[in-house]
Amino acid sequence: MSADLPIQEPKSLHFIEEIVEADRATEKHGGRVLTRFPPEPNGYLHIGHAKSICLNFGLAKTYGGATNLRFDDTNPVKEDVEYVDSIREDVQWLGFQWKGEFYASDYFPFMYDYAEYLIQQGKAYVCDLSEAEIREYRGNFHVPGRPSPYRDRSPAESLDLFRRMKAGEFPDGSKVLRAKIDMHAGNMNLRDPLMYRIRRAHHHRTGDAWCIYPMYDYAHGVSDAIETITHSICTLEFEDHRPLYEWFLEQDADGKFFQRPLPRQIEFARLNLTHTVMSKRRLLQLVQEGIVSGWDDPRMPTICGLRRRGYTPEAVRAFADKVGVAKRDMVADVGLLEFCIREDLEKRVPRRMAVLRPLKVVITNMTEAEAFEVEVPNHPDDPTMGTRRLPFTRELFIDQEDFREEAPKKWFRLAPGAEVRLRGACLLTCRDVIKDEAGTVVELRCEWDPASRGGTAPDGRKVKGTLHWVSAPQALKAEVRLYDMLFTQSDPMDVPEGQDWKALLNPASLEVIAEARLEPSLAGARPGERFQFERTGYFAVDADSITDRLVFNRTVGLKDSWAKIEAKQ
RNA sequence: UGGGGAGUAGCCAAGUGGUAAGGCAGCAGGUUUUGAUCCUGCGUACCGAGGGUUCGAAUCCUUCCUCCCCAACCA
Repeated sequence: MSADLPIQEPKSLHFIEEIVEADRATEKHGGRVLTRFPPEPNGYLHIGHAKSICLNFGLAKTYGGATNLRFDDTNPVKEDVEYVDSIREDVQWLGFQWKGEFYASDYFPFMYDYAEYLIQQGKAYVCDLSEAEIREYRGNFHVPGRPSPYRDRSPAESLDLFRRMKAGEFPDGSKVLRAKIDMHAGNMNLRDPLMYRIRRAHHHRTGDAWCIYPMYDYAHGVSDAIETITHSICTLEFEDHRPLYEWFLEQDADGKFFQRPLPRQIEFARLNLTHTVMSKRRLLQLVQEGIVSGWDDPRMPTICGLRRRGYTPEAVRAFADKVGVAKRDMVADVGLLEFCIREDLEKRVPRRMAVLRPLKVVITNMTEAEAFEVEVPNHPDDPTMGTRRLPFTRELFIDQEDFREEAPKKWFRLAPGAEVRLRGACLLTCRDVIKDEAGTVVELRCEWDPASRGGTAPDGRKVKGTLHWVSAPQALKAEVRLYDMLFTQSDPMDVPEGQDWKALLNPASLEVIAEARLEPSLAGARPGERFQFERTGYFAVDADSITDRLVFNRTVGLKDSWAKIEAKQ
């Protein structure tokens, strides 16, 4: 054993892993692990879902199990096929492959049969109370519920009514099927919860075959049990639904319907992220009011938004891993997400030079005939990524941010009389500043040191600043979209009294640069390709790109310690 | 005057009676043809508060406080 092997600390298990390991140790489920990801097809997946996806699929992967994708489509008025494709695509993009693809609606016949069984056992009854009456009878936190007058209807009568509900004999909302549990329960979920409602709505899969639809609490556990899910993982708000989850399954006393042992529901804290919103309602509002360009706007915390922004699935998975799994309400810092994408892109993405806000530089002591090519590495620490050749001519562009007429303290960049290095090319000194009538700097007259080709001076003189640049004649023009946080405030829901949450939107969440200048090697970059623009950030080619007109999205900027230094001065 | 959860550094999060892991952020240095990366070092966390048990408690008991979820024919 070599002594310099890194000592791997065993990664501590989170509480769900501990449960799974304990179950495997006792051979519950024969050591089997089968999880499920159960989205309702009524919206796009976001980073919070990504955490759940990574948890469910990750658990299956580490314990040699599998995960089912199950669309929870029990409410036809809210769900649509439009979403199932996007959900599939997002899960796959994250790098996961499900075992079975199911729909809760696949189980409608089974659920119906089990419901009849529960009626026959005296565990469920048809209730004729109106919606308002049901609410009234249910009581509240301080007042116990009262039994529905239909609670003691005979099983035979309920059965007949339930069959006629299914047959479409009754109007929507006129009757429901209820579980007979406990109208005095402190847990409101147990006060004879609804199992079925009448709803004449076209279902995206079953069409008009049904006019009664099961409720979540009934359908979910039954679906899990049918699929012989071992661990049914959901978020904290379902904690007090767990007794109901268990109740429905345990009523199968003879074991005629479900395989044992039954699945176990486990709850964990959902992901929240600073500087963004995650609720479906809020996200929808951003889209509908045109605050963002769509569900895949790169500012959105949706999976498709992150993808378009240039995030990698590896980075999203690393993030999900780093935020952990626990039961405490949590808000992850968006900075951690940014750390994860930088960490991934830093090692895998080639470097390029791009000037976002061009400032023309003319090298006065160079003729056009003296133009040459430089060879620069595609990655400073990874020679296997190769090199590329760039033209260097007497007319260049550098970034406006890299020149100051009055250099502040510790300024390593260009200023009158100052010398900098042009990355991979040469050393350059600023001699003159040309301004327009308004006094804005429009051009720099500089001199290069012909002996410094490649970027090092033969006399060994030190030059601290290195700038990125592009040769003007060959430069490509491109649109660059600079994205930033959607909200200025860490918690956008913490709105001051009487103010609209939208007042907290970051007005600078998108800045479009219409004419950035890129090095010519970027010609032909394909949508989805990612690069680091040196000293600027990581960028991905957007699908809006057309021939001769590339569009780049800034995924995330590089860390900028100069900005910090200057802020402190 | 109900039920269910949770409280460990700015944000996450280990820890399961033996004297507080780790990551992000931050700070200070070093390396560097990206002020990037990389490397090094840095945190009296009085473990929500008070009592108690114990030789010893973040971990056990107890009282209290705070925060979150629940009264859709939503999921």
